[in-house]
Amino acid sequence: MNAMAALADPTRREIVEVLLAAPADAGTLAHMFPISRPAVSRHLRVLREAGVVRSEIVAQRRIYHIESAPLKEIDAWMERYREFWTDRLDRLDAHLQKET
Amino acid sequence: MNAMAALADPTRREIVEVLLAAPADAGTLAHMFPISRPAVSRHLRVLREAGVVRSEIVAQRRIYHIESAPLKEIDAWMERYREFWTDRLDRLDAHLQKET
DNA sequence: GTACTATGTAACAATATGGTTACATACACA
DNA sequence: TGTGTATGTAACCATATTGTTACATAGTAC
Repeated sequence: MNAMAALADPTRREIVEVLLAAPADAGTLAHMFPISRPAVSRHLRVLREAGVVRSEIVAQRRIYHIESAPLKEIDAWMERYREFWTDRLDRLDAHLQKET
Repeated sequence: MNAMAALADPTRREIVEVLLAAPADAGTLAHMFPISRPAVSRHLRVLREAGVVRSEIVAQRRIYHIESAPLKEIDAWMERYREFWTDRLDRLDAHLQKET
């Protein structure tokens, strides 16, 4: 659940959104943000260490990809309590679908 | 999406789990954790300011409750990308249920 | 009013976070 | 081999976070 801390930062959340659309190399990611390249590099490291992304080396480039497991883990945490914030109609619906 | 930062801390996540089971007053919450009462009080403040919890005053007690909106917001963020980490079988299942 | 209870805040210290610039490393290619 | 390109790391700084203890505030109850 370390991934939650990784996603607490808005820049890192944006990086994840970009990578969910398509893999990208560090340089491309870097110039999408108004901070220095090393700053982005470190955000990538935090994401990497949390297991949220993985990098693949292609020549001098590092192509970053999303790793789904940690996102799944957060999703599973939410899942346990989802019924709490889902309103009754939605819950009924979910129940009926489970019955099908 | 400030709620994500609030939930980044493991103690606060535990507090949320406790409150999802049932509302509780500050003192009760405080002695569930191995840190001082003021430390818990401040965690509650962070959760309050992120809108994750709300407190109701009853005599000298503050009863804390979960506020569902911020959790819903995180859930919605996940929702946008859920299909990415859901395996194909699950996706097919979801699709068929939607058709029903 | 006084004493007790519950809780938030202030002040402080230690550590973590997120940014910067300068530097190191490694591959590509003429 | 030498030069340019891509990227991570080191050193540093400012600010935020999280804990502590001491104190303030507010309600209860005799």
